[in-house]
Formats: sequence, structure tokens, C-alpha cells
Amino acid sequence: MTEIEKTLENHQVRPTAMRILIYKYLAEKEIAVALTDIESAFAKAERTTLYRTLKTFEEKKIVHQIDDGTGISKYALCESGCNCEIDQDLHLHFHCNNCNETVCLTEHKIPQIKVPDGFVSENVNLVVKGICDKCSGQ
Amino acid sequence: MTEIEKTLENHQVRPTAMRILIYKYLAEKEIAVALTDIESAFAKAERTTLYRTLKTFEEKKIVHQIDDGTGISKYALCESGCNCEIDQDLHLHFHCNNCNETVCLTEHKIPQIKVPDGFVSENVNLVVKGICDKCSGQ
DNA sequence: ATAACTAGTGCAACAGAAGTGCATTTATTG
DNA sequence: CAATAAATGCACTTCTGTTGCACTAGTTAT
Ligand SMILES: [Mn+2]
Ligand SMILES: [Mn+2]
Ligand SMILES: [Zn+2]
Ligand SMILES: [Zn+2]
Repeated sequence: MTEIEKTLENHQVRPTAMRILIYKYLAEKEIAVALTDIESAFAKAERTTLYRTLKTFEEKKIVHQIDDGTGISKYALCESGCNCEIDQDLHLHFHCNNCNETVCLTEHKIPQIKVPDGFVSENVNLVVKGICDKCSGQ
Repeated sequence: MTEIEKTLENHQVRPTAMRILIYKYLAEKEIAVALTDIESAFAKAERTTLYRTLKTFEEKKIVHQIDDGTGISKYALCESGCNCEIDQDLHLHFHCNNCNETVCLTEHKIPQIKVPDGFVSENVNLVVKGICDKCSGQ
């Protein structure tokens, strides 16, 4: 039993062939991926299967969904530092306006945000847009 | 010539009947509205016209687009405190998980966000989710 | 005022992403 | 092995956003 299989089972997800492949794909990519990315990577696989795999992964906290403002949902593997179960204290995300890639800045936590009286903050989505390290030439 | 007509012309937008109506609608609403909201409010009008009106308003800085994480673009009138032309120093937005409404918190500016070396921050989207003042009972 | 031009609108059609229902296959368990 | 549950494949739908094109209204030059 491989590491990946163990990880999946730890999250109550049965390690099917497709799921292992998708997990591997997500692990190799260092950026957040959209369903269409996975579709292109696994051209022979069914879209629905890929879609439902992502949904399962999300539900079981294997990945977290990222709304980077492009209108397309992206997903990235949760790491140890990823408290997305708590739905709070999340890291921020960076979207590059040049290469169009979105990355998790897991080391960068979202600061405390004040809201007006009467408003109750439950969680915060923060996306920084600009030029990523690869594109800034440095 | 009414106030609204003046405002539109100040932004180089010709004040047609439809545009005045939509502007009024946006001004009366205190929340961010989606295209579908406007569609329901003006059932007799063409969807495309409403769509293009919003796009024109956005381009001419009469409204700003809001990505509240629902996957549906919302729009709200720009106010004097709305520096959306500069694409920086923007106010934050609040999305209520209960009533599903999104409001501009124009008084609440987005704090300075640090990004890692090599990354260049151009602008920031910050959406707080939780319970709004109307729904929190206070 | 009329002609020429430009901007706005209405209608139809399209694209992309997301989601659902159902039959079929695969895996698990008694 | 039989019964059951989970996963997959296929088809189809919905929703949002977007574009092309013809027509109309409004603006400007002669
Ligand atoms: Mn992330
Ligand atoms: Mn706003
Ligand atoms: Zn980049
Ligand atoms: Zn509310």
C-alpha cells in the first residue's frame, strides 16, 4: 500500500485507480488546478468522474477549493498547515495576472479583519493579484 | 437635466432611458446586484441590453464589479470613497451566508498584505463571509 | 432639413462551467 | 457465490456570460 493510498484512506476515500492518479497529478503540480486542467491531463477519462473525484476530495478535506476571481474553481491539496476544516485562519492565495496561475501562499495567513457592529465574520477569502515570482523574473 | 443624467454624462455615458432606470435601481438597492437581479426587476427589458449597460457602467467607472465567491458577478455603484480606478486601496466586501446578500463596506479598507519575495501585488480581493447586521438580529 | 454617421437596442445563437439522473461496472461484505 | 454498496460512464440540462448581426434612435456635418 503506497503513501497516497494511505492518505486517501485516512480521509475515508477509497483509493481507486483514478483517484490515485488525480491525487498524484495534484501533488506534482505546485499550483491550483481547475477541472479543465485535469481533463486535459487525463483526456481519456470521463469528465464526470474527474468532477466527482474533486468533489469527493473537497468534501473529505483532501483538497480545498480556491476562488481566485477568474470565475473558474481551482483546487489544491491541503497541507498540514491548511486549517480549512476549521473554515478559518486560512492562508491566502496569489493569482498571477501574467501566467494566469494561482498558488497557495500557505505560509501567509490572513490578517484579522474588522467588520462593522452587527456583522459576524465567519471566514475570509483573500486573493492577491499581481505578478508571480516566476513571471517577475526574480 | 436630472442628477442621474449629469452623473452619467460626467462618466461619458449617454443617459438613455434604460440606463437611467438601471442607475436608479442600483442607487436604491443598498446591496450589490447581479445581472439576474436586474433582469427580474426589469422583466420587459432585454437581457443583453442590461448586460451591456452593466459592462458600460463598469468600464466607465460608474459601478465596480464584485466577486463575492458565489460564482456570480455582482455590481455596485461606485461612491466617492471608491478608488476602483486605481485598482488599489479598495474597500472590502461582506457576503452574508444567511440572506445571501453582498454589501460594500466602503469604510473598511483592505489592510496591507505581505507577499513573498519575487511576487508583486497589484491588487487585492477581500471578501468576508458571515452573518450580516440584518440577519444577526442586531 | 436632410444625409451620413455613430451609438444603442433587440433577437438569436453560442460557449463554458457546473451539475443531475440513470444504467452499468467494479468492489466489498456476509 | 450472492447481495449490497460504491464508483464510473454517458447523456442531458441549467445557468451565466458573451458575441454577431440587423435594426432603430440619436448625433453631426453639409
Ligand atoms: Mn490554498
Ligand atoms: Mn464595493
Ligand atoms: Zn505568473
Ligand atoms: Zn444577511
